[in-house]
Amino acid sequence: MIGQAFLDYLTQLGELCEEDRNAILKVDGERRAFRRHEDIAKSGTQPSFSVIVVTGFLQRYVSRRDGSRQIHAFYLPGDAPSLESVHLDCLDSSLSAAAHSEVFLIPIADLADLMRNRPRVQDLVWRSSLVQSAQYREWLTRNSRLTADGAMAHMFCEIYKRADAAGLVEGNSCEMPLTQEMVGDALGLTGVHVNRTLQHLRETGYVDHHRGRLFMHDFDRLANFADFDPAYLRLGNGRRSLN
Amino acid sequence: MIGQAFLDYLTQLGELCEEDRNAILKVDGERRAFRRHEDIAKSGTQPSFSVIVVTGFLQRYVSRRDGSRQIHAFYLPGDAPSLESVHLDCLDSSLSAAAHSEVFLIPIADLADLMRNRPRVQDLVWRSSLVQSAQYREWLTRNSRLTADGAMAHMFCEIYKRADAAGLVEGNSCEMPLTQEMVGDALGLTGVHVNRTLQHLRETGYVDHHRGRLFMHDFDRLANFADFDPAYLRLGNGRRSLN
DNA sequence: CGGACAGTTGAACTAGCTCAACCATAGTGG
DNA sequence: CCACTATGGTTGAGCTAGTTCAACTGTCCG
Repeated sequence: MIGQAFLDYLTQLGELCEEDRNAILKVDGERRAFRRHEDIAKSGTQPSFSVIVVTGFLQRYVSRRDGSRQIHAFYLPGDAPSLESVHLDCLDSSLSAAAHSEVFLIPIADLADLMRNRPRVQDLVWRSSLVQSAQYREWLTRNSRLTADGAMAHMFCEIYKRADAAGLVEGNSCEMPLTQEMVGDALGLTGVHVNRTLQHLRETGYVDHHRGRLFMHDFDRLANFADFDPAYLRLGNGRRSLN
Repeated sequence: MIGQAFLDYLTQLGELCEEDRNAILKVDGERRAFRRHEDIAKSGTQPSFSVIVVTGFLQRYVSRRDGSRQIHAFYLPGDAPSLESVHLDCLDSSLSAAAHSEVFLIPIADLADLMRNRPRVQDLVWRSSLVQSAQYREWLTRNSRLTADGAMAHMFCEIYKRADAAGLVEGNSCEMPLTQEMVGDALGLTGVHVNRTLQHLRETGYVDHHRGRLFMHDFDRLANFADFDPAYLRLGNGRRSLN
């Protein structure tokens, strides 16, 4: 169950041989539910497990002294947000449930063993953290260069594309259980301004978001409006073939 | 020469055994100079070498369709900006010389061999890309949440701290050969506004920047003003001890 | 001496913020 | 079943940080 989820995640990053797959399938851990706003791993602590999202929606964020928050990333079912903690002594951001979520927890030590014994697995885990890096860069340009409606459209495009790749789109909509406040925390905007900007996007007819769902009516036009190019998500599995 | 530079870089990320060190010292490559604004690796291409900065100042950036630029990172002498390209088929950002710079170029294939034969080296290279990731996150919050003077102060603190750790500070100043326009490209601000903001910071007496140098008159107060905490730079070599 | 480039200044403009109120919905306890 | 409360969405009005555009200055370099 847990091994399968991990295998699915790694498979979309690159090929694996029979032995690798078998070793991955043996990975086990705990299944746990987290309530909305509950922390899964706290900033400043050293996590003892790695995470795979089963259902729900996670977020990585920091809280600033003045009370403001910055969300750095969202994680959908199937994502493995904290594989890289194998290598760091403590987190500088927190991982929490943006909505009620179920996750698999894999002991870090097991993961470290697996990566030591199966170098190919380590390669793919590394690659996943490079993809995450590219997403941070994209968020940096998005929040720094785009105007509110552009940035919001860009974020909608990203979430929709990722949900689609994970098979989570039904019809033309997907889960996006975020409040307008949380959208603001990701985009660097005020809740109030998110509200007005969303109304503006609604008027175009390209997208909508209500009751925790994202409705995509015209992806192409929205993507064009937001200058969104999905290449950075590396969903097409574009990687370097070395060996 | 080149091997030594690479060894120095890796050593600040973690310990290495005798054999690792010897293998690293054997690494060789080419020394090359790049003029201001010259690209070292272009977005969209697959690089065939990795880079170590010898002198000068590099930047990673993207150019947007509307002509605006976003700088994602700066690299000082001693830094190794593009080790991670071993794992990606093409770059989604460009690396260029912000000022006249000299760099070592190491063939990617050699680097891949080294990492395959010496897993500990791979660990440290991976760790370096995780530190880079943390810097992207910090830039994201900085550009999204701080006001212009705070963001600029934060950036000055980062550059000064890193220069200091690399032994590049003389007296109370270090090289920072950027135009105000380029500072704006990093912070998401207009050149004009950078100018006015810099004047404001000058008035506090904490910092100054002119003729390509950064003068730090009161780091503590500036850091406090910018809410700057150097932990994310991991200069103190804080890492997870697994093995 | 002239040209290019970086820094500086001013004035008008606008995107996004702040604050404060109000509305809609869903869950809770009586 | 309904009042009560909490939470999230919506609206308005005034404000401010940062932009835009255009001019001007200083400095370096050929």
